Amino acid sequence: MATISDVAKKANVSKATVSRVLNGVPVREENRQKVLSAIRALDYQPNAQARSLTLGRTDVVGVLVPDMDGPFYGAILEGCQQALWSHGLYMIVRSTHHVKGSEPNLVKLLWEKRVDGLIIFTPREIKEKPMQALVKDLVTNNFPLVVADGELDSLSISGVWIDNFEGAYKATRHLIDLNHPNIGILLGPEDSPESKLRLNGYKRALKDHHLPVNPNLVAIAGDYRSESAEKVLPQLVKAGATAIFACSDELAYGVMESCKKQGIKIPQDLSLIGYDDVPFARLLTPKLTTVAQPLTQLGQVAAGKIARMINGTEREITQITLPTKLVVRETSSVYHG
Amino acid sequence: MATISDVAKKANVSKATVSRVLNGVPVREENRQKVLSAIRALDYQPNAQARSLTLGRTDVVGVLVPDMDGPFYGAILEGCQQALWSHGLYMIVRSTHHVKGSEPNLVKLLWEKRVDGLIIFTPREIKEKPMQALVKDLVTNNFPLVVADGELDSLSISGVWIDNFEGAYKATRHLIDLNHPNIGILLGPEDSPESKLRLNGYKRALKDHHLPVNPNLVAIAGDYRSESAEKVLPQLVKAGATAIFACSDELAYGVMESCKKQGIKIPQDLSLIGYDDVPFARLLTPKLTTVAQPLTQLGQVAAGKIARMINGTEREITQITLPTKLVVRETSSVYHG
DNA sequence: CTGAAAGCGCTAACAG
DNA sequence: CTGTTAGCGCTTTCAG
Repeated sequence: MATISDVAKKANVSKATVSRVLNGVPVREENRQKVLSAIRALDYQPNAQARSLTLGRTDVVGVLVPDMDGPFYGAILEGCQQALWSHGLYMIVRSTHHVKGSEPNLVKLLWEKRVDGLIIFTPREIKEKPMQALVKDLVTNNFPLVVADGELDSLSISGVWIDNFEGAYKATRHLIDLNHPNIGILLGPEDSPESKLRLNGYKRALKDHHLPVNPNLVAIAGDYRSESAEKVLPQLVKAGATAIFACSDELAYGVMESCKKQGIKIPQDLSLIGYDDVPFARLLTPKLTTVAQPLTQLGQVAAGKIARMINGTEREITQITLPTKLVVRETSSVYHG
Repeated sequence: MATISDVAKKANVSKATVSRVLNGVPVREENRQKVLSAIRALDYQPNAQARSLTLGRTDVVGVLVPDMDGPFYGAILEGCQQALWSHGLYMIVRSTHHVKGSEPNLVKLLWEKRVDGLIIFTPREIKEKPMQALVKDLVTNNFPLVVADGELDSLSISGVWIDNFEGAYKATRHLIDLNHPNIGILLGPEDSPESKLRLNGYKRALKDHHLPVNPNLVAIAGDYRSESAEKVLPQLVKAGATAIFACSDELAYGVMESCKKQGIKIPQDLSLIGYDDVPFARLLTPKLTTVAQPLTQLGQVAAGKIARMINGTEREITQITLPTKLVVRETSSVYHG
């Protein structure tokens, strides 16, 4: 592996001169050419490690996600990747594999790897004690950090979210526009921040359109699995729901399955809207109306922010909320008294 | 940011001693403790860049994939990640975003980043000229390289594949076991290596069971999109297919949609088997019988191999083929004359 | 515009 | 067991 000294020797100039042409600093054209051809002849490639050591930066950002399979983080990472690369940055990815409490350690390791910045995509863990401490530490050292989709409480960190309130509001309003009198909501985890926000969006849409909020029409599945939906669906049916807003496509799928068994026709007897717009949503029969989350964009925005923090273009702490998109397909239709 | 010198000063020892306790080299217990507490007091973290520079390794491996959204590479990357991490290695990921001809450049950049090894997951591009040259170059410099799922021709590179021949054989035999006399195959891209292998597996299964290979029962969709399946399905139907082996779940989905429109009942009138076992396969109605590819395992095996090449445990070039798994669900059933 | 020299933080001989 | 020293490959003053 050729080094800068080899090139210098071959071109009969000093290392400094080689370094200059490498970095676009003006050099006499004649020398420039000599250096260039020496580089080619030796197939020289700068050593990024040495460069990092002197420059004090690595051009790498660390990204922490809970998983990479599944329908979410792949798209998010793809977005990150694109944005980072357009800024000349590389991406080291670590998945926690949903292991509770692993984050602080991983962040530390990433940080030891001297990444120039960190994007954390592990919403659940971010509010745990050790994580908070670590994050506070990073922030006070004003280390470039972006937290995506996490609960930040009072911490002043740059963050990016997809707007859960707005998504739920949109879904509910769609059903209201379709004339539905009894709109139920099927929530995932009971106490998660996104559940709260979505419930609020749902309630707000109802109120804004002068519809009552019926507590019997609020059901909690406990998680996002389709099986859980099947368990609580009866509650909603009993309460007379004419339409259901399920907080994930998985849940919506559970509703569809359950309805099929009970002979409830969707959308004739019951309108249904999901959340996420995962790939299978458009493949279900009937095709699922749902709320699409801009996952790739989430990644891009987070990465763009970190890039600007790193190159010093932007030092302020910003908190950005991204809008969702309603995707109307076949499971939602007009209610006929 | 504290350095090793700071620690040395604080502990009244030399940098070398600090380095020793850091690396587990025996040191007088008293000194060890002094160093340890100095480290704690200063919140010292070793600088990985400096370490890399002296050691000549980075503990990072580069991974090149065509995309990260989609149902495949996320799972593969998760597998890589896990295996890599268990060897103390980090993972830099680059997605080509399916841009043709971008690989050589990306590999070069990754390599300049001085990764200790490289895993390439871009099957299509691997046989292009510039890529071949680059790969050959890496191999002759015996740089740790693993190519996954790619066509290697005569190159002697370590590779990992999922067994396309065997997968197709399994699928076809399943249909044969179900007593089907006329089994059609719906291929994706015409000339891709995996299409050829799957076609061979299909033919072989037929021959092994003394069934004729009817060319009219071999259809080519041209790609893996469901729309393409709908176009060529008539050919298969006309040829009297009683069962179809579609080479992707997408294609199978297209067949299902098309059949629905034409009143062909699956599996009563036509048995169907897909390939991939993407998440939506089990959500279709009826649930799709399919061939599952061990994606996570593919990642793990590739990463494990690279790790062993890096740490010198294993220098040989190996080429590993992973078996698929038949997942029988509801779209395949016994043929009744 | 160019070269010499120092230094980024760490490890690895080499003496002691 | 420990300290001194050199050096990994690069950038950056500082003179010239």
